[in-house]
Amino acid sequence: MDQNKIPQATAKRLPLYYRFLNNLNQQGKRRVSSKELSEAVKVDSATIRRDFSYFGALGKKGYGYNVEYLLGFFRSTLDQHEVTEVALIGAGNLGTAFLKYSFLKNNNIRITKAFDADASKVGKDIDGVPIYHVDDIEKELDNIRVVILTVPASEAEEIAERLVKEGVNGILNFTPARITVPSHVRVHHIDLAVELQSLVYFLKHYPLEVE
Amino acid sequence: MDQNKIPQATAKRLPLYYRFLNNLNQQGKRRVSSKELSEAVKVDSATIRRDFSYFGALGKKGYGYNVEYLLGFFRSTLDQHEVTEVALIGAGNLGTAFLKYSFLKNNNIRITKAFDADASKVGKDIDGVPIYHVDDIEKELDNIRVVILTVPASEAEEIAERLVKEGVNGILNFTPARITVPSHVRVHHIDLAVELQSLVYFLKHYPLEVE
DNA sequence: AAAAAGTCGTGATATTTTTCACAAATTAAT
DNA sequence: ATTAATTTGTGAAAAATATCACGACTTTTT
Repeated sequence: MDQNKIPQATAKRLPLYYRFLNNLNQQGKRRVSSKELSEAVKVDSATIRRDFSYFGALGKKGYGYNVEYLLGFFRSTLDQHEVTEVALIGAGNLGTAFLKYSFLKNNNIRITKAFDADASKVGKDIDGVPIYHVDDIEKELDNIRVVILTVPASEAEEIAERLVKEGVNGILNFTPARITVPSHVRVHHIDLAVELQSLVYFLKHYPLEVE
Repeated sequence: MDQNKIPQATAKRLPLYYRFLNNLNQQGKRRVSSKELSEAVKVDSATIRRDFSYFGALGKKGYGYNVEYLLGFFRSTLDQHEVTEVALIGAGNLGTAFLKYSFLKNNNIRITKAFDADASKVGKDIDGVPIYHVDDIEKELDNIRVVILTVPASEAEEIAERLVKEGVNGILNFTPARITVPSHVRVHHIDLAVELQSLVYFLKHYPLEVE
């Protein structure tokens, strides 16, 4: 694999940079400075330059960055040349939102299979993604290593265990349950209620200056 | 307001602790240690003790924490005694998922109004939440200060501006657009595509040890 | 009653992340 | 050509966050 030198905080921002560079490129822009980028993605310009510097000297002093070059660089860094297949577990409201959400733009990740416990959904498809029964995870998951988990919290743990047994090593967990997995499996939690609640907390306790 | 001493990282974890304490309390548990808590919420136990210590000495050496006491403490710290009203802008797939998602449990945040640009949705309601037309934001938003933004990216900036004019100071932004707001407005971004892409990046570049 | 086990709160330390600030290089303007 | 304006890349400093490790105190066991 790559050099482990890239800080996690930086790695998390890469997709953001990548998407914005794509936009610029589509608009026909040829060059961009860390300052412009900063205003667009709301990340301090020094942080952006630092982030880029982990990959070497990608810019030119007094000029900025060549959009096309930078884009190409990030495309390969983010492995955008190959498609990553992802499965969705739980085609409820949130799951369906994912299926209809077009990740396709600027991005080579595809949800290719969905699973649900509701027999009436099985056999159908949502936006071209076929729905299987959760009981058939073992049969149908194939080589998929990354899943989006949008099942009820009560099911999360048990399903996660089964997924891990099938070789899944990345889980984007939207359930409030904090699942327990072996250390070679990476789980990213997105907890909608927590996000909303912490936003409210910040508003009440960290008054922002009114400029 | 409160003491600004509480680190942001701590503040972000408070809702998580709160929810888990609620669970424990409902199960009838009387005491809990930082170690148990740690295993449940997947946060290092020293970090938990440190987090709690910002609020004073809430526990007892050799014993742990009294669940009911701690829960009560966090309830008031998180202002759970008063209801916070929130509006949802954009009742598409993702927005609808929010409306049907029960935040209600363990939490005093309520989505009381929704807005959408689709005239055919206006006047109806989803799970009891009435839907207004986005053109009527100015008329119907009332005193709501926090919104969940689930509109198409292209609309985000313009709608955000209007919301801010109406007094909104907290936005949970689910669009990929990085919106520009005055400094007294707090925006939390949740970027689903970025989350998924960065998970994939981590998997490919940061192999976890197979214990 | 004494010993053993458990657990907090926190000083100190380590790690991670962000930001400052400026020399060096490039481009643009005069 | 010269001067002025930009802008990178990065050493150094600052800020934020996480973790270690242990004294002090409580509970549990013997």
